[in-house]
Amino acid sequence: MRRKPSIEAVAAWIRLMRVQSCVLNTVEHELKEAGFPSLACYDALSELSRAQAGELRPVELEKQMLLPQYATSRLIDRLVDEGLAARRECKADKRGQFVEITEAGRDLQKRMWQAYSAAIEEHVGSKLSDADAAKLCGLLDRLGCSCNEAQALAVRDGASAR
Amino acid sequence: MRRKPSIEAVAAWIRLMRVQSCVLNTVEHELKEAGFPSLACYDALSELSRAQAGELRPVELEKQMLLPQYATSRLIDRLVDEGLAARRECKADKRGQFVEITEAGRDLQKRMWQAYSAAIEEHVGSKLSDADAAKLCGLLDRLGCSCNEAQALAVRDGASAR
DNA sequence: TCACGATTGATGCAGTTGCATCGAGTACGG
DNA sequence: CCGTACTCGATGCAACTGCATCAATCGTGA
Repeated sequence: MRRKPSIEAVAAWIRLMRVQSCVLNTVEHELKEAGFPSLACYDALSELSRAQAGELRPVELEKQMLLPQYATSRLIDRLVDEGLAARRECKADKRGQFVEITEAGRDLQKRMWQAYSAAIEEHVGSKLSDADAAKLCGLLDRLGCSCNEAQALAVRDGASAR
Repeated sequence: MRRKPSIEAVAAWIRLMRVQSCVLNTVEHELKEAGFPSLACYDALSELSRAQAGELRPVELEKQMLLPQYATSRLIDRLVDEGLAARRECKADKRGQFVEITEAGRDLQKRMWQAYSAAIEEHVGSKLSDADAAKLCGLLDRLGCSCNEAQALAVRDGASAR
């Protein structure tokens, strides 16, 4: 262990950091331009609308989104403030709650996907063939695994997906 | 235009976002554990130490690091507060200044590289062959689009960006 | 040489994030 | 039933970020 990384590994690291932040910034900016809230907000709405009954425990949302607990708590605050979701009592566990997406939330999620998917197509899809995109997926997945485990455990204090 | 992205493109996008943030968090966390400042700080020191005379105009640093102007200004504040860099008058242009890395800054940059490169090796290098790392680079570069210019040089010894 | 637009860098403000910790509730062994 | 350890979610605080705007200086064209 403690070996030195190869030139190729360092180059891949740098690209991964720079390209991701560049593309993410661009996409987030386009969404903001169009008057939409942040991607984190979209992701949460998307998870909620995918869940049966349109509701999830915050702790589930946290796991899905790979966010630290406090970030989830505050994200839900914002969704509720905006009328995109509502907190529901959880009768089975009085510590907890359910977060339920509202109609406005479902509607926003659908409208955001129009802009979001267009941005993905513009900044990713149009630049790679499907085969290359799949190849990129495969390579990235090989980096992802170890920290998914570390993350599954460490999420509660401090790891974040964004 | 405004076409829908393929499944593969969306999958690549999601991987890019998740894997990057996951690996970045892990690496940043390891550096912090070891008592080091943030990667942004490392990157700035790295750029400065690479510059001739160990000094740069803030506006140059900004371009190298792809940071907004105010972020650079504040990053320099922090470096100066920590004694890692010093502001120098720029006689040729009195609006401007030079930022010069100090001995402490050079020393920290070298010590951080030990930990940083080990983390890159652990989380990237050891998971991909050099050929695969190069392939990943190539695919990412095709997404890198407009933000690529500044990055071309940076492979030398461990620059990155957020 | 002077007026005006552009460049350089700093900063006030509001919003967000990370960290630590808290209070409430649950689960479980005895 | 109780005590202890754990899970769930919220929050105070400090740091950091994005945005808008500022003052100072520069450079250019008339």
